[in-house]
Amino acid sequence: MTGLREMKKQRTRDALIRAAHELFVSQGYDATTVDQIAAAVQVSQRTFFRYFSNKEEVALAPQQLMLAHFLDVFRGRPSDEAPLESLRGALDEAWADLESTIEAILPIELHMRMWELTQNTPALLGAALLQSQANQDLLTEELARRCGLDPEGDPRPRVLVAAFVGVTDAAVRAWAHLGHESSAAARRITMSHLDQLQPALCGSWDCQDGRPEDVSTRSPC
Amino acid sequence: MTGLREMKKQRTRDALIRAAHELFVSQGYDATTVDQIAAAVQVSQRTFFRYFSNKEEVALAPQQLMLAHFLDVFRGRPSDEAPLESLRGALDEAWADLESTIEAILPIELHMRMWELTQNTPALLGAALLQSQANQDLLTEELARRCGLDPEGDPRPRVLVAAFVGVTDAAVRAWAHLGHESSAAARRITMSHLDQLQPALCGSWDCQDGRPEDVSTRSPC
DNA sequence: TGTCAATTGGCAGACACTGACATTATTGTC
DNA sequence: GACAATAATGTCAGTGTCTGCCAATTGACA
Repeated sequence: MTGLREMKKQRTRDALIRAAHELFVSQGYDATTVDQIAAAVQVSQRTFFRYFSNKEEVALAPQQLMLAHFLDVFRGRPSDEAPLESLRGALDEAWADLESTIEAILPIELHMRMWELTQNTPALLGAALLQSQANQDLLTEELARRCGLDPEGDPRPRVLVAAFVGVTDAAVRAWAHLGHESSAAARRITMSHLDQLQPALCGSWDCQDGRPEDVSTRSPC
Repeated sequence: MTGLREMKKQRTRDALIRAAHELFVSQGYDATTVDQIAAAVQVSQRTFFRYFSNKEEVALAPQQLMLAHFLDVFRGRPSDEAPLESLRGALDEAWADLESTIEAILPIELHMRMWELTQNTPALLGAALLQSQANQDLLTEELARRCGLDPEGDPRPRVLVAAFVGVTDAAVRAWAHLGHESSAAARRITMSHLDQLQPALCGSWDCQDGRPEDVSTRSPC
């Protein structure tokens, strides 16, 4: 399957992603037209839409790669691990593989700038949330399978994954809000937010050490 | 400010929402054009876009109303209440006011059908998630204010709200996935999901009674 | 009644996206 | 190496969303 045809397709796809990202980051997402992206790769507009079903897809392609990788890593986690620990661990592993996963297509620097832009561009953020939600469904299914629960009937895997994804998404938004921060900062912020999940829900907010307390004895704020 | 001009504007806006919803529900969202909606109210397309900045906005107008009402109710909650309890309680109150909030513009029946359609229409779901996230930011700010915390620096309000919103969104998706259920069912499913939040994160999945246990002693799945 | 300001309609145009068909390039085969 | 089968691409026309611009209409208020 390494014929000339496949290689050319792969090269065109990569070139489109690359050109699109450079244009998006330098001019903004809305200000960049599909015609510009196609022209930069010397390809017709019609061909662009054969590779990507819409303008958002080319912008979120690297994110899609990350999500797929994260899901793979999660599947490889030991099944005797606590669910939340598996999710957190898988995310940490995926972050560690960030460079090798992304650098094959784009410079990390460009990817992070694009990610920040995504969080500040409504059209893109909406699409990203949609993508994140599709991933959420897959995660829920996998978690339920792992624990031998019914993903449709039992709400608990769905609830846990929803909380997990909600918090990681919020962490990324908080990161982007700071502006021009590194990927290391993104990782650190995401992980520290996750570490607040159990204490915030199960413990008092007076203690910051992450040790959960009995809910019935907690103070209000 | 109850001049004839204001009344006419209000009536046009309501008529547009009503006509749009009926068309969306009967033909589908994508299959309905803005021209059709405008024609149904005997108004030009240009006028439609003066009332709603895009096609999604008219579809999500009732949702926007609900979110605003929920935020209002949350602000009215006693400040000595535990944060998660305030969120849960405010949501329950907002659900109770559903009819009086919505019926002024639309039949509840139509609203619920539209809501279900929203969850199954990617373009709409993306916009809805965006809307939900904007609301999430406001909630976080309000919660931080209430507890005297810094909404930028302290991640805990953000984390708690993210988990809360993530779970309610997931609950709605689970509801819509069942198909043609009542609003009472939506309320019940949402609340039961919220009740799983603390146990799912802090307790073992072997007990379903909602009583959190010490994390260190829980069993894996 | 007449002026002022807000609302609306109509029009042209940019841009995202799609279907149909002709053209070109690659592959496997003789 | 020529040749048919197949896949990728280009071109073109068209639909639908959304915007800027200007003229016409309508309500507010003296």
